[in-house]
Amino acid sequence: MHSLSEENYLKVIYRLALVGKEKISLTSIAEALNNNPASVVDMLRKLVDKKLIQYEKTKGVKLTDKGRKIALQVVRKHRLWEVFLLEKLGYAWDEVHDIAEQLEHIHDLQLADKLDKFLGFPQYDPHGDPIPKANGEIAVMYKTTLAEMSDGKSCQVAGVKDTNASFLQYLKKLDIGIGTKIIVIEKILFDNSIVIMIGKNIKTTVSKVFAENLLVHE
Amino acid sequence: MHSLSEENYLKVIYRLALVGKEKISLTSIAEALNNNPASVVDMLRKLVDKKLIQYEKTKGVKLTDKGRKIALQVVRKHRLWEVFLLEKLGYAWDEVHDIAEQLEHIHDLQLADKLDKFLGFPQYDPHGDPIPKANGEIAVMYKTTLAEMSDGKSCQVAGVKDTNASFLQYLKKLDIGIGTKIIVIEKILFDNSIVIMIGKNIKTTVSKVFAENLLVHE
DNA sequence: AATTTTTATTAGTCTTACCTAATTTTTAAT
DNA sequence: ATTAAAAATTAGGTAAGACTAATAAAAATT
Repeated sequence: MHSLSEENYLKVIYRLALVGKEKISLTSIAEALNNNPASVVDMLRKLVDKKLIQYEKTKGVKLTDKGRKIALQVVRKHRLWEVFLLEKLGYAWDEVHDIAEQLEHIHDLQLADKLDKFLGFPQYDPHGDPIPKANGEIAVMYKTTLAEMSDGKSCQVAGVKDTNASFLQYLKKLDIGIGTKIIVIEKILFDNSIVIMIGKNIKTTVSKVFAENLLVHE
Repeated sequence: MHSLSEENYLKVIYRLALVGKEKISLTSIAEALNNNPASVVDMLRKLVDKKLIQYEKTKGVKLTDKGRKIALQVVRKHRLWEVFLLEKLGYAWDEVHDIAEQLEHIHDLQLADKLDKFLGFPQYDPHGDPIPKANGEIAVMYKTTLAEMSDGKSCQVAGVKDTNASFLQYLKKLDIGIGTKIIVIEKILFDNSIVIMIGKNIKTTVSKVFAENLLVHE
């Protein structure tokens, strides 16, 4: 079994590996975790001993297969719990993350799979990030913003970028949630606002700012 | 905020206070937690400092109002999560406890209430124990075993005493779960077996041993 | 009342996961 | 190639929460 701290390190290393092309430095991990670099040295050594990462000063940090597997399971649980909190318990988009940070460390062999099934095998979490499957597969993310969609295209809401309360309230009012289908009807050149069809019969116009903060996938 | 350890101490003290009429000794806490008495001394001192318990060597340990409140919230979360795991995720009766031991320590102000609502405000957990309400009220438990019910009486399944797999499987087969209504039709004097009506139309006979392990309330 | 047994406490360690401050190593810039 | 800056490491420390072994205090037994 792995401690909460170990899991958090693996998760951060996984995330950093996704984002940047460059090597993952000890310092970047320290920053991401808000920890002192000296603390990170200790933990990296421990993770190397446990064969969860590879680490060479000049080459940076890399997850081993074993380490990646654990990281992915933690990420999987995090995102599944986020869906649960949002869809089943009625939390707001911006509230789910902190609770999921705790829930992701609950240990039980069957938990993730049972939760996944209960939620209907969701593909994306409320922030539009793909949920790793039980076997560790994770969808490549073709997530863009509504603003980047071209005329006539149809897409599904995958999440939000901004979690500002007024934005979220506005979404609620428009009855837009995860999975909601949106068709881009027309882009207005003048101010970049977009005419969209929400679901099957609600036609409305949204601003550029709005469109830039709504994550979608085709 | 209180640490996981603190919460576990408060929970154990709460539980010990319910069961025994005698004073709660440091030793009994040590036993319940499988900790060394020396460790318990340290923690009790800490809890006294935080005004969560009262402690005098000769009088034993008592929760303060503040301490009881926290203990009850932990117990509430534990039992709600047990219901969730059983009813929503499909865990077996004997699997839910260990996972709930972890889940009960998830901190969020709204969590218990939202979970409670989602589950339809259940009264009892899968072990037949009453679930404390948001305000800390907890039902007095009139939980008995089916064996103690008299002829003609109607009751509801509150939980199980034994969590033996074959017993649980048998329950499943009979379609008996939490809240299932059972009417005691007749008690057979010869071997103390009981003829019951499960739900509205399934009439069957169960053994004395069976009846002694099924917790019910009227 | 004296003694034994049980209960509680102290003193000193250990592990985990952090920290600061000082130093070394590596990389980048002149 | 030197030097300055950034990154990594070492050494030593802290807090939480557990431990063992030894001792003191209370309760129970004879």
